[in-house]
Amino acid sequence: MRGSKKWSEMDSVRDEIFNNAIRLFAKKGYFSTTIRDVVEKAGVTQPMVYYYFGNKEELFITCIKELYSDFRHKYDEIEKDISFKEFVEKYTRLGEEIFSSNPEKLLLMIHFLYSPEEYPKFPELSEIITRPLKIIIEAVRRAKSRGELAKGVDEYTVALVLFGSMVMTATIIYNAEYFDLKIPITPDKFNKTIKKMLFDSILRKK
Amino acid sequence: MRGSKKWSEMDSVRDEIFNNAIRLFAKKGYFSTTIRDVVEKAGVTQPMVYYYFGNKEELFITCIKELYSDFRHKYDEIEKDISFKEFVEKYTRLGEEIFSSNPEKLLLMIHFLYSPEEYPKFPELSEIITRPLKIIIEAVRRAKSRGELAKGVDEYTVALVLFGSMVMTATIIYNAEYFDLKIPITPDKFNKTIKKMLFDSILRKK
Amino acid sequence: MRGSKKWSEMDSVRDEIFNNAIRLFAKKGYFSTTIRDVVEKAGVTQPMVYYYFGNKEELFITCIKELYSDFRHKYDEIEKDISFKEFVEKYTRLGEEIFSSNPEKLLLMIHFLYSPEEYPKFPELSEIITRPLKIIIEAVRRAKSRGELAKGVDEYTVALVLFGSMVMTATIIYNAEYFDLKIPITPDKFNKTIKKMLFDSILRKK
Amino acid sequence: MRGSKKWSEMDSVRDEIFNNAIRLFAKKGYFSTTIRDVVEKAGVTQPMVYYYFGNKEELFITCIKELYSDFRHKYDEIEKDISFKEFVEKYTRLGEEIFSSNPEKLLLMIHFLYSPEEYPKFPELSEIITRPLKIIIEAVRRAKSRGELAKGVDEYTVALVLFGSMVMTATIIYNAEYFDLKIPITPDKFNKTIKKMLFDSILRKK
DNA sequence: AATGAATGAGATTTCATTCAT
DNA sequence: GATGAATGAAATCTCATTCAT
Repeated sequence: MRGSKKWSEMDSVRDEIFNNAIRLFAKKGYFSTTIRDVVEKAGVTQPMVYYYFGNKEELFITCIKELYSDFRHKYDEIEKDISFKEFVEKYTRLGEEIFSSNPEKLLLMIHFLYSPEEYPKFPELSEIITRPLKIIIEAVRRAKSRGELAKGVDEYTVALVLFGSMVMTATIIYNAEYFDLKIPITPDKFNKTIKKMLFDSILRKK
Repeated sequence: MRGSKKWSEMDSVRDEIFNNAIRLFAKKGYFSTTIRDVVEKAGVTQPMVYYYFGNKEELFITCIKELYSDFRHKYDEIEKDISFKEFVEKYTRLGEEIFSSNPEKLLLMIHFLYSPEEYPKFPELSEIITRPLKIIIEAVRRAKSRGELAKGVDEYTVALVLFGSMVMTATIIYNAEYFDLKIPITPDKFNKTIKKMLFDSILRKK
Repeated sequence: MRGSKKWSEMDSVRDEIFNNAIRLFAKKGYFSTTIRDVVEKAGVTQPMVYYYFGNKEELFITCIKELYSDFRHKYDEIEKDISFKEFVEKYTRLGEEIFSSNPEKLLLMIHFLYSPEEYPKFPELSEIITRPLKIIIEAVRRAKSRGELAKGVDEYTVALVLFGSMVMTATIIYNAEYFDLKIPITPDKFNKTIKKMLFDSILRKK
Repeated sequence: MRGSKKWSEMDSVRDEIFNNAIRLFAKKGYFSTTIRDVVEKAGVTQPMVYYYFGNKEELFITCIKELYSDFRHKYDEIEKDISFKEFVEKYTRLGEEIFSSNPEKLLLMIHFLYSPEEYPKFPELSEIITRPLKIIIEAVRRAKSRGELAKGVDEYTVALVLFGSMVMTATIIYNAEYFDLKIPITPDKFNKTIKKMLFDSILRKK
């Protein structure tokens, strides 16, 4: 066995590159992250990036794609036949889970969403970015057809409110120390309030 | 006439640089925007950037600061003694105005907010970035103290919901074609719905 | 005035790059000539190549094109209404002139001709390479129609014989020391003999 | 059958490397041919090149030497006591044979001859490259001493004419499509004419 | 005999920045 | 104010080569 780490501690070279790339891309963006940054953090040599990923652009795309398929899988597991209340419950809990276990993963997706032109283009981009929004939109639609919602509720706005406020909250928490912010918010607290706000405003009063 | 420019043409070099820099920083981020990009779009020569702005970092900082003072001025004009309903009314209308007249200005601030580490740091940064949020937080606080809000409403979450959903909506609209999105949302429509949602959920029922 | 050279000795940076590039491309080929080779010989810095020529490929293409237009001009000056004898006279003298004044120029064209796939492709390639051959072919044709040639003479073969043997001779002389060759041939001697051979074999006996 | 290859498959790895190396060196030159190019075409792995040939330079040298011994053998079979007419007959037919059966072999030698500095140097180089020329020179000399030639014929020029025009013709035919040339020449046609030209011009009239 | 993984050195290219005029 | 020319430093990427198995 090479090196001094135990097997269980030893990430493969590819994984080491992959994970550090995500972290750096999430923090500094695609362009200001250099291959040298990545390999230094990963403790590997430069050509390894090219060996495993082809080039910088493909490294980035691979990161996004793998994260995406991971996310997608989790979001797709939310059942379709649950009530809107339950949906929001699960949706927000899922976001909270992903964020606390690995904020970088979430932040990279967000970063990408907010500055698409900074990044390499690839065909599946649109699908990846709009997926979480579409999931909410569909859930609102189903709720509507089941008569759960108040009249005149626009599914797109609801989606933007839920998604946008989650994303903003994650960002603010993630960058809290950077901004020297003293906003006493936690994912947990946020989730409680957003749920209350949503339910109060859009569910049909019985 | 020789040797003398009209007023409207004066400082055109500086302005060209400034405006195109904002546009490019907003679209591609700080790092992937090169001085060459800027001067090409602006139709001036490279040393002019250094003559007027010192260097790339200062160019960026100057852009942010000037935008900020512009924004600040407008947001500061919102009166303190109005009802929360009126505040939201004015706040959202202001956002809509800025976005439609010059989306890049707004987008640059947003972009910066989401990836602070990608950009140069400077002392006033934190203040600038968190200002719009703080304005909402204070408005909620005042509303609370005036007894306008339902019990248990958390001012931070409300701020994040309002701000986050505005930001997300602006981003989605701005990047609509890029994402090939068919979400039929307009700032106007969004504003109507977010206001209704907010008021239904957080204002005290009389 | 910068540096210590007198004006008349001072080649511009662009010329310095250009001339040394030709020399090196001619000697070592496109691929094994590095930009560093060029700039070291030229006594300039690397970015200057990109400033004046864009990139390595364009540097090469520019070299070929400029040489070509130079050659073309000279070859086009050969009159059309002269006898075949005179044509060969002028054609060979021209080759001799170019070769002795600047063998690299000729050799680069030859090098290119012999290994087209090693080089960047560009549209005018075909025209450039085949031009000198076509000039001979046309001259043979004109001679034929004027009844100067013996029956059954194939213009393509004549062109290949004249052109091929000139090219080979130039190459052998240019690489003489490299190959440690003791072939006592000079352009002058070669020209005399090739002319005699051609005239003896293809001109119509009176 | 397991573990045992048929004879025809034995050494296939070495052969694959060897043959594809020749093809690529002939087409793209030494420098722009990469080991990866070779192993990809050959369908083997990189270390195999080092196992069988040591390194790139030795791979190239081995290619040249093996080709050379092949050529040498064939050219050495041309008898010394035949007439010059017969010599040219056999010499040109041999060139035609080699070219049609495996043009790359011929082209690699030619390519090398034209740009020696692009290739690795090795002791036997000079001998190898100048061999075919020397064979003609000697033949002309023998013809002279047998009184077959007209007066004043220079053996070097004759060698250069025969060799140079053969080489040029082979090159033009090989690269015809690349150059988009419409020169209707074939090895066969060329051989007929070059022989006629040579004999008409340098053989002693009886 | 064969391979996947790894590497040091070096190639091309770009970028922010400055100098001389 | 303005410019063409120039530069040092660094980024991306490739290549021949080797190691461990």
